[in-house]
Amino acid sequence: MKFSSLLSSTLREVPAEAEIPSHRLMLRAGMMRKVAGGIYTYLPLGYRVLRKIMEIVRDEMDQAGAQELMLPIMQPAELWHESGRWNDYGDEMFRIQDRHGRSFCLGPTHEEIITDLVKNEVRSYRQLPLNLYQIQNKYRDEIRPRFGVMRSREFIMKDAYSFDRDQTGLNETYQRMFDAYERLFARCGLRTRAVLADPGAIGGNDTHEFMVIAESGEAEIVYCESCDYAANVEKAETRPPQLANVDTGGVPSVKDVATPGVRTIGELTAFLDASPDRMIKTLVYEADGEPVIALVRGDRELNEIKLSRALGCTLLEAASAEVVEGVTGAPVGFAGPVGLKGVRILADHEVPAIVGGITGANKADTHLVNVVYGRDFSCDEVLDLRTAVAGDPCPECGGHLQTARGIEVGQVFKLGTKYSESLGALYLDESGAERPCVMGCYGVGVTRTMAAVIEQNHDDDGIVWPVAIAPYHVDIIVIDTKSSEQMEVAHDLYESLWGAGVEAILDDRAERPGVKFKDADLIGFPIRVVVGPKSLAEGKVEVRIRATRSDDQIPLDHAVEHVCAQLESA
RNA sequence: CGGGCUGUGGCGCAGCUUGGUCAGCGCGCUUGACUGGGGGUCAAGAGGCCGGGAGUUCAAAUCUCCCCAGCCCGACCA
Repeated sequence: MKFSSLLSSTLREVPAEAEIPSHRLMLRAGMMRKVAGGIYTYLPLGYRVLRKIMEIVRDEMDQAGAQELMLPIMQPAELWHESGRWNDYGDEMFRIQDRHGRSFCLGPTHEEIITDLVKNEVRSYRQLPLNLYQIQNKYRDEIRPRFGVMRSREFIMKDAYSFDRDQTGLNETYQRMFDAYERLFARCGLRTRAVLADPGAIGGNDTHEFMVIAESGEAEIVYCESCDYAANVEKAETRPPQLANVDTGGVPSVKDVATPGVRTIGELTAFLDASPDRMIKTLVYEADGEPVIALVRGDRELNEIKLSRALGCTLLEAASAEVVEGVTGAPVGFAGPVGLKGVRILADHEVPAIVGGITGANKADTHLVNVVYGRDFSCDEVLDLRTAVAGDPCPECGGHLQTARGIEVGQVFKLGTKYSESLGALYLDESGAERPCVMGCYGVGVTRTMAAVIEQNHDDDGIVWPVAIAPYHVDIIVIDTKSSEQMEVAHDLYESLWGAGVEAILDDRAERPGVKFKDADLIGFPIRVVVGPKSLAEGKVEVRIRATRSDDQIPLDHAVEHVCAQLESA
C-alpha cells in the first residue's frame, strides 16, 4: 500500500466531542469518522485493525470448538414475544415495522434467534454439545452514546452460544470459553482481569466480565489485595458485621428532634453534629409499581441491583414524591422505619449494628434519635444491600478490597435453561426423555476491544499498536521523494518485506519529513523504516521501534531480516 | 427523560452582550516558488443558504419563538 493513495487524513486538531484518548486518537489517526451519535464509519486503517481482532477471535473460537455461522440482524418480534423480552428489553431495542405493519427489531443480541435455530435443528443428545458463534453488528439504542466507539449504538460483537446436555457439560464449555477469552485478549495486546458480575437482564447465574483496567472505564470494580476475588461493584458482596459485639442495652428510649428543613444526610450530619454512620438512610422505591423501603447506613450507598435481585422485580425506580408522602405520611426527607406499616422493609445487614440510630420520624421537620433495631422497628428482611467500597473486607478471605475502573471488553454467562425452556430448545436424552438444552453465552465487544487497546497503548504522540493488530507492521518513510535513489531503495525494501510476510506501507507522499514522522507516530505503526540521504550514504536505513523509540542504523541487505526479528520479539 | 451548554467553510474557533465595513482567524485543501531528518516559508486561490423554520425590524450570524443535531452531568448497558 502506498500512503499517497490511502484514504486516511490525520487531524492536527482534536475534534471537540472527543473526551478520552482512544476516541481522540481514532479520529485524529484517521481510523474512523462519526456519521451520527454512536454511529461510525471505519476507514481503511481502522478496519484493518478490526479485521485482525476478528481473526484472532475466530482463531480462538475455532480452537475452543465453536462453529461460526451468521444470524440475521433483523429479527421478527414473535420470537421476542415467546421469550418475553419484547417487553422486558425496553427502549434500548431498535424496533422497526415492515410495509405490512409487522414488527421486527435490529438485533441487540441473538439468544432468541439461535435458540430457535437449535430448537429446529437439534433432536438428539448425540448432536450435543454445540457451540455456535458469529461476528456481526449489534444495535442498541443507548440512552447516551459516548466515548466514541466505547458506547455506541451500532457496534461489532462476537457472540457465541453454547448448548450442552447438562450443567456439567455447560461448566466445561464455560471454562473452555473463559480460557479462550484470556488468550484472545492477551493476543490483542490487552491486559484484562476477569471479574464476577451481575447477570442483569440477560438472565442466568454465573457470569464473569473481562475488564481492561483504565481510568476511562465506565465500570467500577473491586478486587482483593490478598486473594483472587474480583467483582463488578454491581455484584461485589459485603461481609455482615459482627452482631455479637453490638450492645444496645444502654440506649435510652427514642426521642423526637426538631430538624426544620433538614432533609439530606449531609445536612443532618451538620445539624446534629453526628457522624453519618449513625444514621439510618431510608429510601423509598417502587418495584414493579409496588412501594418498598430500603435501609442502609447513612454513609453507605444502596446498591440498586442487589435490591432488585432481592425483590425479584424487573423495574426498580426511586419513588416519586407523591408515593413517598403516601407511604410515610411526611414530605421527602423525613422517612424512617419506626412505626411504618403496610410496606415491605428491607435493611442492609449493617443496619441492626447501628447503636442509637438517627432517622426520619415520618413527620415534617422531625427526626428520631436513639433508634435501635429490634426494639423500635423491625424489617421483613436483613441482607446485603449496600455497594462495596475500597477498604471493605474481602468476602472470600477477609483481606483488603481495592477499587479500580474498568472497560468491559467481554463477558461469559451461564444461562441455564431460561431460553431453551421458553423457546422450546429440547432434545431427547439416552433414555428417550425430553430435556432442555443447558445454555451459555459469550460476548466480545470487537470495536470496544479496539478502543480499549488504544486506552492501554498510547503516548503523547499517538497510538502504539501491538504488532498483532497493527494496521500495518512497518511504515517505510522516504525522506525526499524526488530522489530516485531513495525511491528505488524504498520500493525494493517494500517488495522484500511483503515477500517476507511483513505488511508494509510506503509513505511516498511529497510531504516534508516532519509530517511523515508525526503521522507515523500518530497512527502507531510498530516499526518505522526511514530511507534518507544520511543513512543511505553509508548503505544503511534507519529502523525505529514505536514502543521504545529506539533507533538503529541497519545495513540495507540486513534490513528485512532485522525488521522480521524485531516484529518477532515484540 | 431531567439538569447545564453548544451549533459560523473539512477541523479548531472569534464575532452575538450593544442589530448596520460582519462573512473573519488559525489549521487543513489547490497551484506555484523556495525548501527538505520532527506538522517549514512566501505568494496566489478554492471553499460558507452563520443547524432548520417562523417572526420582530428599513436592516438579523446577532433579538424572539418553535424544531433539529451534538456535547457534558445524572438514571440504563457490551
